[in-house]
Amino acid sequence: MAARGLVQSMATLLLKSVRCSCLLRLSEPTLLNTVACRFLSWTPRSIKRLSKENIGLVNNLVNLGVDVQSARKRQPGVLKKMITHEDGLIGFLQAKGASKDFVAGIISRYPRSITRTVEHLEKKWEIWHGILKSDSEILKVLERSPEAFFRSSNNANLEKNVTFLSSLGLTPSDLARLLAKAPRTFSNRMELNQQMVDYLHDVHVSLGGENAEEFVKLILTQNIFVLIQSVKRVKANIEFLQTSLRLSDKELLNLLQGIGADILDLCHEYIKRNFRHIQLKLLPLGCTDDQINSFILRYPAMLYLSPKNFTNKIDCLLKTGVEVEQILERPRVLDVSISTMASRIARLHQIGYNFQSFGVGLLDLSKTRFEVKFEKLQ
DNA sequence: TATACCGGGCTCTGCCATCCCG
DNA sequence: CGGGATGGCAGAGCCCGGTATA
Repeated sequence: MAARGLVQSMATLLLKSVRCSCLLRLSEPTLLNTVACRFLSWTPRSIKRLSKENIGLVNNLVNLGVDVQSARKRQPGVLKKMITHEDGLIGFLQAKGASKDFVAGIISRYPRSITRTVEHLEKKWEIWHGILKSDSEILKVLERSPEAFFRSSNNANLEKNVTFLSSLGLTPSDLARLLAKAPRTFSNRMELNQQMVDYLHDVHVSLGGENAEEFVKLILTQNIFVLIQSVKRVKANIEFLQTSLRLSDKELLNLLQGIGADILDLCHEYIKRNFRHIQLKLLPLGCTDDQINSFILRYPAMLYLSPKNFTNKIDCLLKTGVEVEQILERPRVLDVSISTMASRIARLHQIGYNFQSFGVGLLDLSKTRFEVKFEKLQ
């Protein structure tokens, strides 16, 4: 990588001297080609590609501390552009409190950011600021997800999204949460967001609900990632929940506007796989289909657990002497991390706690409640 | 007073595919 | 044909405490 940068620098130096002295009549690409062939045995193809890059731009980026290699890998076309605005971008973001390294990182991760004009950035920032209120919060999002901020050049669409989401009854703080945690929502085309809203609306109506607006708002606030999923995925998940758990329309509706919303954004294959895995794990332990279904229904977030994690937790409990029935009765015990579960079990063992007689209720208490309880038991 | 029940708070990107336009 | 804009995908949990209830 350093070698390539070196070649580029050397080529630039040579070009400068060529321009000054006019001793050579080589074209820039040819000269670069020559330099590259001399110092590194590159293929003609890579030289051809490189020769199309804007050397001045590439050098500028190198000087700015941008990881050009990764930028090239991500969006090679940007490096070939004749007009870019990296200096404007730097000035703009630094004025907002970003460091030089921060901006270099942004460009390395999302090169197209340098194609945005300062006017565009100002407008977009203004709209974001209308939702997030402080520059530092916006910078935090940018750092996490440069793409979400820079991918679209369509500020009008961004404004349409704000209007649209507000019209659904989402409050300013709902919007702030959405923008902070699921910024892609706002770079989606408004029509795409509308499609999801329409779909959720239809689901509610077809399940016999009577307040679709409220339902949509509930889902979108309960699970802020729904709008960055495809309708296909959400639909598949909703249908899967109904058929696999054998729910009536009303039961499904209740599930969706409650704890079920949490898992709507899961990769569909993942839900299916985990569901099968839960059955595979519990059936041999003597559980019936109905028991398993109601177990999942009472704590659908278990579908979120990887098969390995699920198995580990169940095995950990069984090894401790807990009966399967005790687990079925208290699905929320799977809520605790495996490490918390194991360390609590160990501590309780030390003081002679009998899980079979007293149950697993202690395992999923909050930390403070657990400590209080533990003190008393001691 | 202890436990059960329940809802809420945190929390999502970076890559690839496809379409469309100049 | 290349590149910008956009859509879609895989991947993966834990903790807390208010309030009802026994």
